[in-house]
Amino acid sequence: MRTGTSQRDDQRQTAQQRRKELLEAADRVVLRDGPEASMNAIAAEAGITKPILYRHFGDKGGLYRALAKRHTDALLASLRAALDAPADDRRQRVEATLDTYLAAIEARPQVYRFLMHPADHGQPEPETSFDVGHHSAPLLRRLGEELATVIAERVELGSGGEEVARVWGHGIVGMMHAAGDWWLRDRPCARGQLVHHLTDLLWGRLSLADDRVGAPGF
Amino acid sequence: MRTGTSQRDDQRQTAQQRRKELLEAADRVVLRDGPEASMNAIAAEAGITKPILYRHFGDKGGLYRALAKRHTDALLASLRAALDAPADDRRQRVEATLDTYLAAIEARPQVYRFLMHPADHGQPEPETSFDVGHHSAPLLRRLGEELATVIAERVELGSGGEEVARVWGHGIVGMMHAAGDWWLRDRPCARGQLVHHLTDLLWGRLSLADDRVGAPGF
DNA sequence: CGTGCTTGTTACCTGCGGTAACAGCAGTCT
DNA sequence: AGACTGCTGTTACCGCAGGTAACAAGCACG
Repeated sequence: MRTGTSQRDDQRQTAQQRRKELLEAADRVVLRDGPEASMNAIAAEAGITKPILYRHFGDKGGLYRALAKRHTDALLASLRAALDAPADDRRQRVEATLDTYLAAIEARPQVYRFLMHPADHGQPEPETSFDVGHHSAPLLRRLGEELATVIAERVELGSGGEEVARVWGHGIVGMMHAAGDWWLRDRPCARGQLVHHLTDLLWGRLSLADDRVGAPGF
Repeated sequence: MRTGTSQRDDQRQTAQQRRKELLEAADRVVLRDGPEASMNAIAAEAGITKPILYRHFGDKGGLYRALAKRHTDALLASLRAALDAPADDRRQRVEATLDTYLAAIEARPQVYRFLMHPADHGQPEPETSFDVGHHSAPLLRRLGEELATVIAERVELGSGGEEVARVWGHGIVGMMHAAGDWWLRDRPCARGQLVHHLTDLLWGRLSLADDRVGAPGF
């Protein structure tokens, strides 16, 4: 049950440190049991009982949001690094970023699953008019917005470019997400191949290809 | 509680019809309460109690899958129609299809939310080696596969074209999904604008745009 | 000393998915 | 007719989840 530290000697640590410990315990459980890990299991892993978790994080959504933020921040940092690494041209940057993302989800699929399929742990977000479909994962929204700002900063898109950049940011992130999710399950090809095909798609190869003979002009 | 038919006079209907009635009741509840509608609520709406639902659908996942199949089939049919409608060129077809999808999710956001954010109702699918992240919605997988076959059928992609088509199918569907989800919440622009920007993206405008002055070569 | 704060506990509530066991009502076979 | 089968429906329950009161111990400070 307990994982290393004994119950007595960490007693006088500050609340922040305690919170961190709890998050790490939760992390272990989520990595082992997936996103549907129960609060009881997490508390047991941390060597305590439920009410303490609730005092620290409010509710399950709070814990999971705190947990997700850590991983999201880490992933985002590595993506930013890939985007800013030295490269010859834009296409190389895009490929490097896609590859970094895919490598991350390939290396730690449990974390990926937790971030992307959170099994609905969310605050109601009362700002919305009605209950229109909330994005499955906050990570997707965040990635989309981040990419949008990067595009708006670095690509000349003329008037209304900000709007275009936002659409593209969310669109590209969604493409990456869906393709990565599918690829992670079916493993239809090597990672490099996937990156290459996706970049081809973004580079307009769909518009350049010929119709097949007998096809109704798609 | 009851919704029209009385308890006695529909007693001798066949099981198929009964199933249909139950699905329609479930539909009403899901439309009202969202994807987290409880089995109790659905049973009450149908004027019966839980065990009957379980006799008909096995478990909650079964009911939700049956429900999802109906809407998925309907959406897929309309998308196919848009894709096959008379059009001058490929770009027009793509725009029409995107617009059809967005119009559908705009018109019935509750259905959309149910299909896309099913809050984890699924069989374990034991075929997979481990428990890598399952696609959030079966609809996404299905759309991706469908689009892949359409692309493979109609676009000349050379050798290895099938693999490319599958990647593109899932990628484009993911782009559409994420952009649509974001747009449905934030409503940053008119539908036609969104369609136009996304098609521009697919048509390679990202590769053609210039770098902004001072930007590090994205 | 008592007061208050934090950390922890046990024991409980509600609501969910899911199931067993039983009741009534057709038709059907002998 | 009467027993058997099969369907529809019920009540009452189980286990488990998230979440919460109520209370107990250790430690600081006036």
